[in-house]
Amino acid sequence: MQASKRQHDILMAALACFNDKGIEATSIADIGQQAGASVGSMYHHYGNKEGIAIALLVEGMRSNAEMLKAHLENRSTARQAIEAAVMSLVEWIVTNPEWARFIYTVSSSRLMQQSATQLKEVNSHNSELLAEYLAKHSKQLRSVPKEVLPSLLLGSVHDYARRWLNGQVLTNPKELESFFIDAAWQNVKSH
Amino acid sequence: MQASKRQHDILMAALACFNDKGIEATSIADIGQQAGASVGSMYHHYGNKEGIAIALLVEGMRSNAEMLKAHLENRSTARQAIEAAVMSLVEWIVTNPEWARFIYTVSSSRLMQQSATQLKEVNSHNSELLAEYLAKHSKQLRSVPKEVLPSLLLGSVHDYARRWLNGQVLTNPKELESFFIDAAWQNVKSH
DNA sequence: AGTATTCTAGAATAATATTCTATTTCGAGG
DNA sequence: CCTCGAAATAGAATATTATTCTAGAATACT
Repeated sequence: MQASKRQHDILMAALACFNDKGIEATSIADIGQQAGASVGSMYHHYGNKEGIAIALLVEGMRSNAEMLKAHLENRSTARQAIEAAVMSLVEWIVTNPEWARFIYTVSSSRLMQQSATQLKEVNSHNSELLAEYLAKHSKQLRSVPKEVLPSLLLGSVHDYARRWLNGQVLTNPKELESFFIDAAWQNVKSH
Repeated sequence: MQASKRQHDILMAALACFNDKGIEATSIADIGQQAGASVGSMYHHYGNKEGIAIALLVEGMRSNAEMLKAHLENRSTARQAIEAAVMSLVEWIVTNPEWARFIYTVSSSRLMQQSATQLKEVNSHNSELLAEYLAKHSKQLRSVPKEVLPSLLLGSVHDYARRWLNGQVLTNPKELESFFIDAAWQNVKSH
């Protein structure tokens, strides 16, 4: 299922509108106008407004996961893997701020739970990627329940990123990267 | 401005609906039905659907801030203050899961930025509360930029809580509290 | 009580999501 | 090149839902 230009235009227009006015406040007509697409066309491709949001979410998470995978290549130590994970996330957020904001906005909402096997696949794939990687280095790492690991590693970054994307703080996350790496490492290394 | 029973009923009905079906998918009629209130009444009190959401957000954050303030009383050391902050947050989340879920869902969205002086007040008040408290113990603490501090302290908890509230993880945050306290302390103590 | 103000109800309206029908475009076989 | 079926598009018709409006009921104040 290769996305056509039209589909791509629709998604990008939706992303812009959602970020600009909020998901609820953007109408199908808004998106169509910005994308140069008709109502019929949008419904043909995505079923409804929620379908557009889901497609956007899936694409975004996929892009994010790809970047993580790339960053993890050739990292031999646990410390390196953790640096890579943090840096990859920060990098992705600062280069795709609109997408990041959208994902943060929507991933809490009902969308996640109900729908899209797609979504859950991408999602669990994404989080397992790092977990597997770290499992190899378990000796250098403190044992923590599997479920908290991602939060201890990346929770600070996510929290800061949300606030940054909302305009509550102004310093670019990239500048604070070393703090996040430090924190992640402190939280999982064996001591 | 003391909230009447009717107002309270409307907010609680809205909270239940929002959590159940998502904000966008719940109609004003849904809320009215569940609250036993008429359309006119809801609009009289809150102006529109967004107004209801904002009122809910303000209330929730206020409740959360109150709990934090209570927990911070009589804590003399920095370590104690941090324990209190984490425990207070966890406590609030597990006793108000619907409210927490709603706040997490909505606080990313456009609602936050645009509107409500109220909101910004409660919000900044809340985050300054802890910052001031910690400033007293600056010697025991590592110096970190003001803007990241909250993320280093509570980012893990927030991240985990979001996932828990979404059903992505099952272990009650309370059981993992010690991990969060550890992490928070590691991240801010001087070393 | 009398009057003003707040509150409530529900009908009327407006905005918007979704569906439907008709055309157009596109690709695979002949 | 032609034709046929499927996919894609447009825009009108419909349905749903937010919001506004009007009138009446409760409440508070003097």
